[in-house]
Amino acid sequence: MVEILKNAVSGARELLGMRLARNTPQGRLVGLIVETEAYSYEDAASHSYRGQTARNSVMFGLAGLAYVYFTYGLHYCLNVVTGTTSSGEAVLIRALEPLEGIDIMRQNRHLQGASLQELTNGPAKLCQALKIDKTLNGHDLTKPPLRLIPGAPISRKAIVQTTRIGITSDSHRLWRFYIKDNPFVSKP
DNA sequence: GCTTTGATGCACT
DNA sequence: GTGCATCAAAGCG
Repeated sequence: MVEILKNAVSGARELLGMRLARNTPQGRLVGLIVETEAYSYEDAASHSYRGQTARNSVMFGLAGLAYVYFTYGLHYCLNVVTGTTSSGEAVLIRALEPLEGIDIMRQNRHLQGASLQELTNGPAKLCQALKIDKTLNGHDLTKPPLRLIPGAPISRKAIVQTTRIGITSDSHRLWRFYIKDNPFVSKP
């Protein structure tokens, strides 16, 4: 697990096709990772760019930890920390394909009649669907209640590499990856 | 202390 | 496609 997370850009590619499993009192929730973005300390768009602070300190910790942050006053986003200790790298999970516990995801999102893709096709949406919040910041993703499970690797041909979404600085970097033709990607 | 601004999502035109 | 909700950190003085 930690071996494939030794840097953010290759880690973002490797995380595609892995599953994210979340245990809740209501039941087990599983999603397939279909879209990711890489962030690193040398990247002006990254939280770690200006050094370690109280908020981003998990990014400077061990690879394989969860970095969960709160933004826009109402949203949470989930990252997987990569790199060696104190390198300040992480991969943002931007979209999932729901596999198990879909009814529970609907309840968590308060969208009873919504289409499957609306549940998890955005970084804040998937956190709401899987009940991920600040209490999971710093959590070890090899252990319950939130675990990464390696799956079949995605062939390089089926991965699209492009620019990241919603950032203003360093927007030239092609650090966003998603599975080609997957309907659960937030934006083609 | 006070101001600015988001790695966003949703309702609305 | 455009505007807004809503607040914690960062950045500055």
